[in-house]
Amino acid sequence: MKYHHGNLKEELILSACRVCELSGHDHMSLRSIAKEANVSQTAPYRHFKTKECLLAEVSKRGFEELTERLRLAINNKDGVSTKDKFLEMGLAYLEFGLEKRKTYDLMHSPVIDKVEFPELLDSAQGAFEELVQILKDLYPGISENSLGQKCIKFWALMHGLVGLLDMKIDPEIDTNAAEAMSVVKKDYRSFLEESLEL
Amino acid sequence: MKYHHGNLKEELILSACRVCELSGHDHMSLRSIAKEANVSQTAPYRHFKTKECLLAEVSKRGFEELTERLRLAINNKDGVSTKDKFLEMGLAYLEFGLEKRKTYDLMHSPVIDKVEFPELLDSAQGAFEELVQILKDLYPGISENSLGQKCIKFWALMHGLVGLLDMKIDPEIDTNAAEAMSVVKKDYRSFLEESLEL
DNA sequence: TAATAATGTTAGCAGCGTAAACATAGTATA
DNA sequence: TATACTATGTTTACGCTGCTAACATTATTA
Repeated sequence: MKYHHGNLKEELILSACRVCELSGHDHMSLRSIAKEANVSQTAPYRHFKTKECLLAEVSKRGFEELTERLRLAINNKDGVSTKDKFLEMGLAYLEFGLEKRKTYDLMHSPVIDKVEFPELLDSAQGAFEELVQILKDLYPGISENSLGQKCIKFWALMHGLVGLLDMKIDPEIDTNAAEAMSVVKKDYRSFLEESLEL
Repeated sequence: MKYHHGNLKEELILSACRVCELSGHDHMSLRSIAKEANVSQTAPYRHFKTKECLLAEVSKRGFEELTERLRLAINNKDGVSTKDKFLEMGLAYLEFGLEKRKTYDLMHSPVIDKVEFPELLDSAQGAFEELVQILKDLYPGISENSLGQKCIKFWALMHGLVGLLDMKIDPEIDTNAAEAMSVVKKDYRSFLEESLEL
């Protein structure tokens, strides 16, 4: 076994991403991740000042994947209307949030103080810019004010939906909520279409 | 100092609520709470099987306060239109989420597995019922399907907004997001009115 | 080739959640 | 009223955690 690993930083990040999505960021210890990489417990400290720094990296990768997914939903879609592309973007957001639920949680968790991680803010902004762009296409000549309102409305609705859709509601306990949920789940698309007033 | 405290359980809960809102649930240790109550580190275990149980209690109180606030926003408001009462309820939700940000975070955090705490689900349902009721008043004779959709839309939008409004966005870094935010912050009410299609 | 920087290890600290064994106080029953 | 029982407290201890300091090895550069 060689003393120097060669690619430890990247391996730690990937391992952290895996553990995060598997068990959630609150069940993730630096020590166990180090062990997984066959490296001493304190080796990660050569690459990350604190645990929070590693978590920030995981979060950043999350935002990067989200941005990528949003982009994929609208790029190279000749012949598809702007409205439909926008809807696809909404679906892509929901899919990411539900498929990578625990990572999504970390990305929106207060355990990482985003102000301390500018690159994290950058990648979060990347996702937001995708939204701004498609909305500009959808409403050419829209005022900055209206654009802002539409952005927030979309983003808030998507973010709220991820939280709600993932809730395991017991129909025995809460009939109203459970029914409401199943209505939405049955057809995200028409729900989005109506809610976003398209 | 007497051996038996007399009201330890309640005091621990109140102390936990305080610490949670002050420092966030991830900076909250059973030991420090016990110390604050002038009691040994393991005394809480006579009243809570695990730390999660105490957190669940804090979360429950949060939902109870939220329900109370939603109720207060619409009760005893003779002469106020149903639409306006609904708007007031939206504002009350936002205010709670922003004023009790860290408690709100705990209430929606995955650290508490709600399935394991039925009373917690009950109190969360209580808040939801307030919404269902006012929407029924606002749209008499509405179908269950439409009611469900409107509930989800409102709830998701509010929940998403709390998250977004609390973000500290640096205008230097993200002009678009910062502008969008300030538009909404300037007048929640008109934003809600438009977004909820009232 | 020698100095220096980068990246690994070992040992150890204080704080954490939690369990076990024990102590004391309040309550119910004989 | 004496005694058993239960509720609620304390002490001690275990293994895990994030993190620091001191040291070892390898890679880089002057």
